[in-house]
Amino acid sequence: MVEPAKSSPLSELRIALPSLPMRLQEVGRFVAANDYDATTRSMRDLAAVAGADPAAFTRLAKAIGYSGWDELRAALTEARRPSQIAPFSGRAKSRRHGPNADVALVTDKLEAEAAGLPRIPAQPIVEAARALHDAKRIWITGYRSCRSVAELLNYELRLFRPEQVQLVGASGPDDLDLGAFQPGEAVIVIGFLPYTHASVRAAQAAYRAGAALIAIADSPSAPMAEGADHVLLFEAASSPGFFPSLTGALAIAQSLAAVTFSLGGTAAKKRLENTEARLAAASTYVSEKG
Amino acid sequence: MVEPAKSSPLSELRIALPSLPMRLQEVGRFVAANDYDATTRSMRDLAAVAGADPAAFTRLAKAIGYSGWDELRAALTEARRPSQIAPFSGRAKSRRHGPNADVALVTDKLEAEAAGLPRIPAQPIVEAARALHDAKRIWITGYRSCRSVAELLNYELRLFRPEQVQLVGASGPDDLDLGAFQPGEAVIVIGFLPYTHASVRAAQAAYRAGAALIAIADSPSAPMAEGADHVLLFEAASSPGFFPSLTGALAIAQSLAAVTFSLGGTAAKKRLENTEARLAAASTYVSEKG
DNA sequence: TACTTCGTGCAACAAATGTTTCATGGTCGA
DNA sequence: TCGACCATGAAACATTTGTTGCACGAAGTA
Repeated sequence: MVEPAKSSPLSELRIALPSLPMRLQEVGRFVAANDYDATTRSMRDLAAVAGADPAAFTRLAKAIGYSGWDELRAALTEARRPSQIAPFSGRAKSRRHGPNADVALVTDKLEAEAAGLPRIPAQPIVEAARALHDAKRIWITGYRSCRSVAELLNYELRLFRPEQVQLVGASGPDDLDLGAFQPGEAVIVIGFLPYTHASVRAAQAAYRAGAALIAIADSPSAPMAEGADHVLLFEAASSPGFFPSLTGALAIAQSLAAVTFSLGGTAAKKRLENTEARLAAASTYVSEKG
Repeated sequence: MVEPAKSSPLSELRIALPSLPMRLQEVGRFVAANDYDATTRSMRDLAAVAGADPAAFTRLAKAIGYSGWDELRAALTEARRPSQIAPFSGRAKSRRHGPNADVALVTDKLEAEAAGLPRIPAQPIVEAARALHDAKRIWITGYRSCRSVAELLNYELRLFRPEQVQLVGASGPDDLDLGAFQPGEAVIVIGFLPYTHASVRAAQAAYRAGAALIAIADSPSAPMAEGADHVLLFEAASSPGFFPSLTGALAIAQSLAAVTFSLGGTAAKKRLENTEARLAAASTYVSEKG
């Protein structure tokens, strides 16, 4: 047998898991889920908690290439050793090349995005949520990469207001929806540089129809922010990388949904429970187990 | 003897340290300095490393008020248990009502999400990107709220690899796509608790087909992470609010796309330029001004 | 059906663990 | 100087640990 390129013992375990006998899969899952206890408590203890035979642990270890449980546990222990957590403090940002250039790219990206989130002003989000709460109907627009954010917002809002939320362009040409905007409704437009014509058209349609316009954008001077009742700003360019970041826009969308939900009070909660019950009944989800 | 108000076993140790016999002080200091090894390795091992007698550890434990070394180690183990992640230690979450309750909700949410991002491990993302780079074809799966992340990933990857990236279920029933998985291809599955059957099915299909499986999930024990070649973890539950947060998953997706792009080198860059040129020609974008 | 293989639980095994006892050597006070 | 006391290391102890051999039963094959 050939060693398949060492990495983390946990990933080795996961890789081998599906090809293992049933009982070994169970204990394997148990170990993966409780790896801290696996390193600290005894094999027999674990077996008792997992409801399995102690021997299964030894067999599991051997099945994935270790000489025994002791060796597997030693590997898990080393993998968990806190010394290698590498705090973000004094990380050298000098090297831009070499084997770890990509790792540095990712870390920088994540840090930059993390730094951008707290800079998002909360007050406008709350006000926009109030506007959504009052709206008879909610339209959501987003194109290109912003489409994903629009769809998430659509999904979350629909969980507790199914009949009143609609994604522009979901059920036909955009123009059909644009023509349906009415006073008393709210239109959310998401976009950043470079701005698409379609999103600007949607914003203008909302404005002309007298609907409440909520713009989620990277700049107050974005074309679809013109005439908007609420402008929610995020930093799209804050992160390095080849493409603007949507993390901020997504965070805004999620907060917007959360506040709107909390404004909905008991009624919204009931609706959400109904929706979840329906999904559970359709057995959409994998049942949880110990 | 009077118990001096329990706190952490380590602090108990430090307090009692000066009044202990010389050899016990040495051992005590060793334990305090290497508490991780103290919880994982055996008493005799520690004694060998510390250059002390095994019995000294038992005596130390009794000297601080424990019944024996086992009990001390158990206390240390519990004190180290990672489940108590709770990073926002003493943050007052008391005020949940009042006029600014919603603003506080948003601020907390954003802060929590910002804190979660730097905790995402970068190395696995880079490795996964390499797998994507090598893949002849890339499939992307995500259901319910994860659909939005899946679509963003699909969009960004398609910018520079248009013919080789496909969203599962985009052009017909899912099962059709699941059956098309092949060795040499890569399948990305995105999901978190509660897990959908559909995503688990996709993961299993990928495994069976011998395709490289990349799971973006909230837990290493997620069902679709079983057998995965790469598991990218984010914290879905870290943020307050009525729904798990997708910010982490989105950040991972963006980083994944960015690194894959950078691995693509000149060819990828050319492709991206072509795509952008085409979009510009179709006058998708609003022309920039001042 | 008969045979084989494989997964699984049980129980016995040797090794290792934490604990205790004992002998030694040192320190302090009378 | 003597004796009481305590710290300390080595060895013996009972217990617990991880392991392995064995038997039973299910699944697959000829």
